[in-house]
Order: sequence, then C-alpha cells, then structure tokens
Amino acid sequence: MAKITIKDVAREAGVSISTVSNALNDVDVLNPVTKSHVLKVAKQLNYVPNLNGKQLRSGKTKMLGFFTTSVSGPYFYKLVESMSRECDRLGYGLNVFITKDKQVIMSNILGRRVDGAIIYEELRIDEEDISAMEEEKIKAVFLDRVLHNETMGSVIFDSFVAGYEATKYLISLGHKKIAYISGVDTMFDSVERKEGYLAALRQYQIPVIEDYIMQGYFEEESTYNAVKSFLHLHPDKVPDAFLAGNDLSAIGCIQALKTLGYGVPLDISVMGFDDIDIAQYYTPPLTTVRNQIAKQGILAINQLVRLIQKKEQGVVQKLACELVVRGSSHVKINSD
Amino acid sequence: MAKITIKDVAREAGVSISTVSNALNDVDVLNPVTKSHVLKVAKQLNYVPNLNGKQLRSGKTKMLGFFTTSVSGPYFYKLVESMSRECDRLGYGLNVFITKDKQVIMSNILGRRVDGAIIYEELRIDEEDISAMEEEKIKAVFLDRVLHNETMGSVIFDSFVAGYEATKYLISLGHKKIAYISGVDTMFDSVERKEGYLAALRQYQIPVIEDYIMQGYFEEESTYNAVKSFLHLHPDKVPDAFLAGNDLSAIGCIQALKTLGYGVPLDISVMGFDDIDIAQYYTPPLTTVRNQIAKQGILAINQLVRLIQKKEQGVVQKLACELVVRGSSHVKINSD
DNA sequence: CTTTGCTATGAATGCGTTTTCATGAGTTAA
DNA sequence: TTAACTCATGAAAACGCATTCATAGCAAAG
Repeated sequence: MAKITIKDVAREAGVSISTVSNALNDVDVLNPVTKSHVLKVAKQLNYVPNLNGKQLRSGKTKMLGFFTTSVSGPYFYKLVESMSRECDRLGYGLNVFITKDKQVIMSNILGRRVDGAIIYEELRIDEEDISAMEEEKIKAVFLDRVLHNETMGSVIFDSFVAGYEATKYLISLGHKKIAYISGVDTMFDSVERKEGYLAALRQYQIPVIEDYIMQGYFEEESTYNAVKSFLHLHPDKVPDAFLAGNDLSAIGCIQALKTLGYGVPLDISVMGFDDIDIAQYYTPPLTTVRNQIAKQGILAINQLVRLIQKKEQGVVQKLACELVVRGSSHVKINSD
Repeated sequence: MAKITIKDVAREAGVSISTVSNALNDVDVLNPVTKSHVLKVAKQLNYVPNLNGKQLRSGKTKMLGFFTTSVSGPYFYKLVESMSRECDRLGYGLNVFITKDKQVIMSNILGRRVDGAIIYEELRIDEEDISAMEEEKIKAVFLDRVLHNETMGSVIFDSFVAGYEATKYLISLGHKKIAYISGVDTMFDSVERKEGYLAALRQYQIPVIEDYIMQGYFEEESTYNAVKSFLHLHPDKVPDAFLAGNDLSAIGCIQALKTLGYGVPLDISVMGFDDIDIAQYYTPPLTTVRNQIAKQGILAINQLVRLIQKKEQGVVQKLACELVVRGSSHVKINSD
C-alpha cells in the first residue's frame, strides 16, 4: 500500500483536508464530534504526517541543530545529553551534526533544516559567514566564541577565572615556582586559562618565568615529552607545581614525573582542568577545575528558544567554574 | 531582504526555474555556458536551497538517523564518531536523536525526516512497530537486536563469544572458581556474555555454582556492594577470579576486594568487558574484552546505505571481539 | 525545400501540508 | 419574514523545489 497522506484520511473520514489538519493540530474551531472522528480514522489508517510537507508549509521544523567538529570525549556527551533533555522539555527535537565542513553547517542552517543552531566549531566560521547569518536573521548560540547581536548569543565558561583560581589555589599551598603547560593556542578556553594563570602570578607578585611555560597541546604524550625534556634541560629549575591545560595533559605530566623519580604530590603538585571521568580513578586522583557542562547546555538551549520566539536579543552568558581538590596536590614541603 | 528562492535566481539569470534546478543539481543536459552563468548568479545572490522544498519534492533527505536512548559513555561517542565519518564519505548526513520516546522515533522515521535509521533503543520497539516499519518498507539497521528482512538488518557484537573467550582465558591462567557479575538481564549483550561464560565452564567441565553468579547491574556501586556482601556471606568460598559484566563493574569489584584486603591480581584476578577509557589508567590496569565499536558503526552505515539503494536485503552481521590483557589478571598462585 | 532527429530550454504539474477565505446552515433580532 | 450574525466546514492557494513533457531552434538527411 502506498504511503497514507492527509488526503486519504480526509476521504476516509468524509471531511475536507483542512478539517483533518485542524483536528490533528488541535486548532480549536472544530466540532468535538468531528474532531474525534477524524482522529479515530487517522489512527486506524496509521497515518503519520509527512514532516517535509509540514515544514515546507509552516516554515518551522521544531528542531534545533547542534553543530560540532567532534563529539568525542566527555565534554561533548555530557553537553549533548543535557541539551537533549532540555529540548525534550521545551518541545523541540535536537539534531546533532558532526562535521568539519563549514558548508554543511551553513547549508543546514540557511536551508532551514533547523529552527536554530547551537554552534561549537573551534572558530572556523569567519566574519563573512557570521554576517550572512545575521543578514538572514538566523538564530544561533555559540559555545566557544563571545558574540551577541539581535539573533545570536553565547554561553561560555569563564576560563580566565578558572585559570586564575587554579593558580591561586596552588599559591595558597605555598608553591611559588609554578609551571604552566599550555593547550592549543587557537582555542578560546586554552587562551583564557593561560591568561588567568598569568594574572594570578601578577596578583601575588610572583615573577613570570618564560621557561616555565611549555606546550602540551592538550595531549598526554606531547605533555609527557615536554615535561621530560624540560627537566632534562633545566635540572636546576624543578618547579614546585605544574598547572596543566587539561586533565589529559596533567596525566602526561605525572607520568613523566613518575618516570623521573619525582613523587606526586609530595615532591611536586600537579593539577589539570575539566574533571574528566578518568580524573577520579587515576593514581593519584587528580586535583582539577570542573566546568558546569550540563548547565551550559541548558542555558544555551533556553537562550536559543527565546531567540526563536523573539522574546529577547542575544546575550553572552558566562559560567563560573568549580575547584575540585583531590590527591595530586599537596602543601609545599620545605625541602631546604 | 526576504529569503532568496530558486525563482529569484531564475529571474536574475534570465532563465527558467527548471534551468536553475538543473544547473544546481548537475543534471547534464545544459549548455555549459548557461550552467556556469546560472551558478555565478546563484552564488552572487547567496542563494541556499530550501531543504524542505527539496526534500518534499524529491522524497529524499540524504540524511540518516541514529536513534538512541542515551549518548553517554564511550561506547556511544565512539560509535557516533565512526558513523559520522562514514556518512560523510558516502555523501549522507547523520542525525542523532536521543530520546526514550518511541513515538519520536516512529514519527521521524515514518514522517520521512531521514532516508534510513540506525537504531539502538534497548528493545523498546515492539513487534507491532517493527511490522509498521516493514509495511512501509522503512530502511533500518539495529545495533542491539537480531533481525533481518527485506529492508532491515542488524550489526551486533558477538557477545556470546566474548563471554566464552574471557572465561576460557581465566581458566587458562589456572583459575577454576570463577565468579560472574551479571549486568542488566534485559539487555542483549548482557545476556549473551553470561551465556558465553556458562558455555565455557561446561566446555571445561567446571561445575556452575549458583552462588558465584551475582548481580552488578553494570554499575560500580552495585557491584561493590554485591561483592562485599558475597564475601561476607561466604568467607569459605573466595573465588580465584571475578568476571564482571563490564569494566565499570570490574572497577567496583576491585574496590571491594581492595577494601577487604585482597590483592588484585595476585590473590584474585578480575576482568571486565568494553575497554573503556578508564581501563588503562586504573590501578591495576584492567584486563578486558574490547569490541570493535568503530567497525560496528561503519558496517551499520554501509548496510543501511545499501538497503536504501536497494542493492541488497537486510542481513545480520556479527563482530568478533578482542581480548586485552593488562594487569588485573594473573596466573593462579597455588596458596595451599 | 521539406522532413527528421536532436539539443537546450521553459511551462506546468505536483510533492503533503497549513492557512486564508468563502460558503452554507443554523440562530437570533427586528 | 427577513436581515444580521455565528459557527463549522470546505475549496483553493501557497510553501520551494524537481521533474515531466512540450517546443523552439537548428543541423543533417532525404
């Protein structure tokens, strides 16, 4: 049997197409008897509305798109999970697009496959595309870029404060020689964390030593190598503590220190960022800074829906971080 | 400015709508000069085709849907990543729907928002829905259910063999008293793993002891409690080894054993399933059985696309597992 | 010079739905 | 009795596009 359409339901129920449409969409102009009759027939025929027809006509899809370059790692699935739940609550569907192709993003948004977009794309969308989106009054919320105008906004982590607070904590343990293992310098959070680190040092009048800032690229292995070669080169400059750009980097750092015979945390404190799943199971358990990932998802979806409903203009929302103290950090033991 | 449609491009280029359509869709009947002119005008106007119109008319969306009840945990993101990559390669988009509402699944599939579906839904779709899908010739591939007909197939892990091989390995280490910590008995993989365990014991003529089979529900804490209370109740029946339903469960088990003063692996071997990220970082690193998650994703997408293109009927594909030996297992030390 | 065949293009139709507007029946007021 | 007004329903248009089919133009064949 061919696909049942609204037409078939109308014929079978002995009413017009528009009556069927009104019945299905709860438009309150119908005689209750007619309505229930139509619904009964529809159910009996196993009628399912064609979403493409519906969307074409109404101009709405009731779908939100999450566009991201990657979905691996706990950040993404926690985010996706919270957004998904919030979408359910608000009567929207969530659509996850994983792609590095900017074209895909633009054609899906501008081609109206979704009513609005949450975007995490590591800064690949350039000003020109932003303008195109602005022109078309596309509704979007960015998770890794600070931006707000009539139809677009942001929800981001306050990574500057995260870097600042982490450093302040290490200082409070008595550490002065604090090394920083930088992440990827093109990423927003990476840059902000480092700035926070630098700001804290300045605040407590601890001189910034360039050699103490190394590149870990957010990876375990790169960090392992970086830390090892640093200590090889500067055996006289062993830091009191390492602040790594993220937890994976912190693990690489600790592995290197273990290999070289340093005890963590007794000889050297190490901390990271993110509080990934592994952090609490690692030996020693990682001291780290946790972001409110679920909250970011919830705020983003809510702002997006408000934008779609034109209840407000775009805003920038910043989320506070949370220090998680575990076993990889320790008060400075005076070894003089 | 209002949204640009194909009509505007046609007017501006001085040609008909159909010519624009042919130019954009690479239909090879056009004069190359006309074609390039049309494309130039389209680009100049920043024309982006409305996907709803396109899809309604063509009956195709070039989108595949992944329907799942959850996206948390490494299994899902690894799966999603591999499927996404494969979709890209084949010229499809991937659409992730996270929902526990069966209705959402059915209306998206039957409402033709996607050309085909990959389904992981923990057996919530009943026979009636399967029939409805069959009737409509919906193309679908299931990841947690064995099923094949003209338009639907499956790609699953051979969890029976996984359970069998894991048990066989523990036996090869000299263990005889092997306890099993069961997962969730409504889930396909969980049941199969346990059957494999039982089959291996039978094979090597080791009697099955009912007390050695406990419930861990795939959770760390449940397992922790189960193991603790078991050893409390049966101090005379300490097993040589524990085979846990998954890695999280194995971790719970090891925590309990540590607490009670048993050494892992010297006193007791423990192993799990899945090889989650934490497994290699845990102390001791977990011996486990790894599934070919990425391969599952790739096979599923490819089968689905073949079904859509009507190149073949649905089939059931089973994936072999892989034993990963790490530090949580050890040859039996005779303590007599 | 007419006919045939071929190519490039345009007019028109329809995909399945929502939505606007008209219509006819029934009710009330004058 | 008739005009005015409700109210439930239906006819038809429109959303943006792909696609079918007709046709104009032109070259080759008769």
